Amino acid sequence: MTYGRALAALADDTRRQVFEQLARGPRSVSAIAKELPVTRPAVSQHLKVLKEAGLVLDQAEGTRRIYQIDPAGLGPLRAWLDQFWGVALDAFAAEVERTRDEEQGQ
Amino acid sequence: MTYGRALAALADDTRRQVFEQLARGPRSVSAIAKELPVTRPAVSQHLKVLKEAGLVLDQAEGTRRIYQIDPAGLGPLRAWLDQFWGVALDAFAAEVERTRDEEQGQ
DNA sequence: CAGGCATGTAAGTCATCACTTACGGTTAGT
DNA sequence: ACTAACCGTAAGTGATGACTTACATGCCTG
Repeated sequence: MTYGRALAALADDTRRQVFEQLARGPRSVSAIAKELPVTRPAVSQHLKVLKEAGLVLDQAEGTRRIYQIDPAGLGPLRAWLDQFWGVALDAFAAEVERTRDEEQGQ
Repeated sequence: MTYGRALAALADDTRRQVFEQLARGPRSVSAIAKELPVTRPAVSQHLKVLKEAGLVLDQAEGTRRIYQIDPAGLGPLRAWLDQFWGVALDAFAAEVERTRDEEQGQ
């Protein structure tokens, strides 16, 4: 049930940009903020949310704090999504079938 | 870039319950609302958001309106997620490598 | 130890949003 | 045609949340 927090975390646009930056490699808070149109404290708050969602890990390194993607974080979200993937395909197949029958009917 | 709307749509808990109901088969608005602790207009508004996110299709059927999952709706979201799946695995592998080296060092 | 740097947190503000009730429109049945 | 059922939308409200500035903390360097 942890995918709920992951979804909420990734729903915000700025937070998604933070996450995408970390996907390109570990970065410090200031480094992230430097490439975004928001202040550093805002980034800090976003990172807190991402961390609580299990999407991100942090690690102290001197005075700086290095954040990186939590490899296992996307697992539950992906699993939840895949749960509907089959359903969607079934629905698609049913739709194709229905459409075919209708065309047959004409 | 349509995965943004999909994420925002699925971030809400009630809206996710609506979506999960539709995953079990097409349903009318009232039928959905009957299984939720919110009023019918609320469900109607949620369906509007889901529809604008491309996650849901509607179809008039007499006085009722039948909603169903849009089979193609989850595609972009899944693709976006998979984009990070490889990255996460790489990060995990790098982490394992790094840990191994550290243990080697001791 | 003083100063600068990197960060987290508190407090306040403004917008967004989920929800409600009230209303209007459309369709089916009698 | 009247009535009932189903639905979407308007308007209003309360809460959540994203952002800012200001402040406090910890670490490294001279």
